[in-house]
Amino acid sequence: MSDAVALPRRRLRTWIRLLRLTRGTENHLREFLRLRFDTTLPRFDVAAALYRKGGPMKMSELSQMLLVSNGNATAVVDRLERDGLASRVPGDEDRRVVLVSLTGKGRAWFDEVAAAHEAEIDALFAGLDHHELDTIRDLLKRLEEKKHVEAG
Amino acid sequence: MSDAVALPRRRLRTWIRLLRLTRGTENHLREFLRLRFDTTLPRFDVAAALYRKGGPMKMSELSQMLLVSNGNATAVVDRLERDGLASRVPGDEDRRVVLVSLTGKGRAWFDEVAAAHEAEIDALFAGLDHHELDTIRDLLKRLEEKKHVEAG
DNA sequence: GATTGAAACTTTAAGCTTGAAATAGAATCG
DNA sequence: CGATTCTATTTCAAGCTTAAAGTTTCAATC
Repeated sequence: MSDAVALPRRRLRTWIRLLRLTRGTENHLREFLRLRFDTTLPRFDVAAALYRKGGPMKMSELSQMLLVSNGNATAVVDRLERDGLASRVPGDEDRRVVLVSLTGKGRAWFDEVAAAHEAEIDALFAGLDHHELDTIRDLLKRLEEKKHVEAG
Repeated sequence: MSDAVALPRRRLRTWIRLLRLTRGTENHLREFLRLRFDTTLPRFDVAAALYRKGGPMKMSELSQMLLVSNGNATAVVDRLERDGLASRVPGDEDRRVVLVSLTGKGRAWFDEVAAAHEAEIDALFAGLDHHELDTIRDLLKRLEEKKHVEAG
């Protein structure tokens, strides 16, 4: 009597709305990065991962972190390298490994773009206060745990 | 005293986690559609929009619904048409318009794929019950409203 | 009823992304 | 040790995606 719509259908609808929010936000950020900094979202994402890491990072680590294919990581790093923002060094112990880092120029560039990026996100998500952020964090954690259970 | 991390930074972190959840789910669904049905996510998304519409749909309406560029809609519909799943008809009143529909084959195909797709989503989001779905819906609504305020 | 401007769609070039094949180095094991 | 197998990365072909330019049609104004 109580539930007008069954759970599976509600989960599907929620996924679709989540996807729309994410796409809309990505579209906004893509245009923002293009107009203000003449760059792209994938390059920013790779730079962010390298910056956060703080030092040399394996290509495989990078693609796992960003949830993209290894071939994709290669292509984006190629472009960052061409622009002088990142550099590759062969691994010391294991010579199959390639270690990527941001160059000095890359770090300076990211400092500037990231500040503007964070301000933009802050404006886009201004509707969420501390309490609501807590709520989302808990929901996301639950989903992650669920996945681990399934995988394990 | 109370807030260890400032709001802007927390909003950024939340966005990053949301993005990871979405990417992970999309990756899962992409592989699912490829292995089980030998198809792709964009084709499924376009078919879903056409199916939901129930009748002929303008190309522009389609791209706005999916939040993709008009050129992108053209390309994906091209492929669906080539596979006999969708068909184009020039608009009657306004002949600039192109109206897209699913073919009979397209509808039958979508019926099959969509059922499996919904079951997959249901499993992925099994961690969310009715109450949590309510919570997410409220949060998403708040973000939508915020955007409208900004735009207006 | 011609011109001008706007709208709907397609085309194009460049970049993004994937999955699979290719390359090269490391590790196992017989 | 040598063959096989595994791992890290790149390369490749195909498809996806965008922004911008091009086409065709409509609307409005003169």
